[in-house]
Amino acid sequence: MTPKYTSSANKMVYNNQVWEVVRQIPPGNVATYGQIASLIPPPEGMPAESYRKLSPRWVGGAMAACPEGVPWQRVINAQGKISLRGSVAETQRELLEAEGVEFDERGRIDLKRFRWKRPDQDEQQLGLPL
DNA sequence: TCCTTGACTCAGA
DNA sequence: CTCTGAGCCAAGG
Repeated sequence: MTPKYTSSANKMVYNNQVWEVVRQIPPGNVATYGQIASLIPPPEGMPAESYRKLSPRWVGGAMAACPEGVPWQRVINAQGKISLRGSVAETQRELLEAEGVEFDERGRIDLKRFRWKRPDQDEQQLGLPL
């Protein structure tokens, strides 16, 4: 039968990979959901194209179940903004500002300045403007 | 079973 | 810059 890439077992494995990556983001830096997804390989047999469309949401799902000890506040969306709503969003902003991350009037972070760049990762891999 | 709602992103208008 | 809609999928009412 056609294998789905979303069995609870595989999801748990994926979540652990997400948290592992997030743990590597140093203070004062941020990463987007899509960026984190790009650092994790697709499940066995999954087309890269499909993975590209689904993975950002998977990362979001992993962050929603984030265990303690993981710097969840360093994960933001591709627009450079906080994706959470309500009071928890303020908490995230405060934690980031305490690390030196700056927000503009629109509540947006300049990814050119604060986006985390893994040692072995360069701009062209993400195709993002620098 | 249908409909809504997500810690997403990209392309258009 | 803001707002939609599409693409995708799972969970809950």
